[in-house]
Amino acid sequence: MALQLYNSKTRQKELFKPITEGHVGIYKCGPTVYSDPHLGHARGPIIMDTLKRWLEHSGYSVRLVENVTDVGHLTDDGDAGEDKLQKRAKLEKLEPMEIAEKYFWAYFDAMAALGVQRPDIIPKASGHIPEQIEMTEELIKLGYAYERDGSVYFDVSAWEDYGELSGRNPNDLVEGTRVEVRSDKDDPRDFALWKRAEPEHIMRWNSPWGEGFPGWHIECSVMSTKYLGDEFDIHGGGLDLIFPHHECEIAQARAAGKDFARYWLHWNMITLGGEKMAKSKNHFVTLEDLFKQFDPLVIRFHLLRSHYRSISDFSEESVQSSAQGLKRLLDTYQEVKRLSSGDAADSDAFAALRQAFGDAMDDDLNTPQAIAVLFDATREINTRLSQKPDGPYLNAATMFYEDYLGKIFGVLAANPETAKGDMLDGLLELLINQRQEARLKRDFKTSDAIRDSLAGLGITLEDTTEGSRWKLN
RNA sequence: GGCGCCGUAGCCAAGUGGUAAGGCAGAGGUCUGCAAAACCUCCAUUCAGCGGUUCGAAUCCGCUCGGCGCCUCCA
Repeated sequence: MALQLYNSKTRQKELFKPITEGHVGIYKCGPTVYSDPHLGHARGPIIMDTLKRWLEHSGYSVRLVENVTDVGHLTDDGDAGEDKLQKRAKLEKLEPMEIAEKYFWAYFDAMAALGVQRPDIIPKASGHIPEQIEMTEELIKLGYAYERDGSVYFDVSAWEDYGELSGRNPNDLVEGTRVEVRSDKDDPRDFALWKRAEPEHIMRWNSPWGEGFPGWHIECSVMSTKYLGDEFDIHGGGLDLIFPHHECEIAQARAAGKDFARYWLHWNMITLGGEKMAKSKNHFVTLEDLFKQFDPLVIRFHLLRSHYRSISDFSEESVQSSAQGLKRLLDTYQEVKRLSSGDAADSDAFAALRQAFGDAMDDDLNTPQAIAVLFDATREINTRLSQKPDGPYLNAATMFYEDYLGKIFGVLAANPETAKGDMLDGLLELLINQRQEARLKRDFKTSDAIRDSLAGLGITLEDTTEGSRWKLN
């Protein structure tokens, strides 16, 4: 089975075929860096990271581009509204660019903790002002945009495919659009390509229309095509970005003569108590707070346990159940790795399970289904473990986990085993031997005391018929 | 008002025409000095409700009830 992806544009699953054989270009809408990253920000990066890993595993070379918005868009789309970065800068008594820098790193540090590999290119909107001006000029030249008093707007009425992505009828939008108080627009549906900077506005650049700053949507049209080509494979974003953001992106890019993205992937929202997390409503849980309570990779695993197009409602209870499940997988991995020798592997042993895993992933990244395969495999492996399996089997099992739990899902680093050093190894061996002697003399008072003391240090001892083993909690 | 989505066991969550995956929690059992882990068994005659289509529906259609998203900035 080959990879199929649900394309928002056609509203159906489609067989994935890259434009250039063997290569895949992906653009992901990144964050506006003006406040602490929250759980909602984690889903997209994790699913795109997983997609990239799966594509690479399938033999493609992938270029993933994720933008960062740092030019200070308004809190409101009308001419009213404040620059978000500027607002935050006042609050923290910093330069707007300091705010951008601070939250840029807060975001990418959090993503790194979540096991998200760094995108191949992270273009910043502020670093692509000339390109944005250039596309805006082009759109004016082609008759798709007009200038009004230092601002430039895209003329929606001139682009007949407007609404193609979100399935909206442009005519219905006229009445539905909120009436703005002060606007230079000819039509309420029109959106800004460039905005005139009011005197108090700090983030401003020179342009053919005077000092101003770019509109929100133009940066993505410009930066995606700059690094991936006029037509590229995959464009991803949160479901809430379909309209107006992605609709406007397509309109601008295509009006400027670019074919733009082929496959549109949209991940669903993460909710809190059934309601979408939103910064503006102060209804969210920051990743920083979450990481105090859960290993970031547990969060990653938890998000992978629901399909990316489903709403995922956050609760501590459900994350806790994910943590328990992951622990079971990891425990078995540690055990097969400990016993494996590193030479030949039985390649047939996991053929069916590998096939099942791949089928699930190829079916629009059905990670919950793929994880179910991992649990099936784990039960099978644990059963074999009690029957003294041979080296090739153990090696195959180890590779199975390292491929899927490691390379694809990226949660193997949650393995406490990796944190232990040789000295700790040696010390534990010593203690276990001491305790074993006590046990042989049936001096359970001593043996239990050793075990209890270790437990107090966060080390669990487990006795088996072949001796004791230990693990870090 | 327009566009769209969802409702599956105590909780989380796949499945979208062929007779209900998986995880967590819970119950019983095996093993064990005890414990832990692991394994085995059990845990939805049923998929919000009601009708319809079909040999067959959680899956398709209609209606009803409940929840949510977008149409402002948003992952």
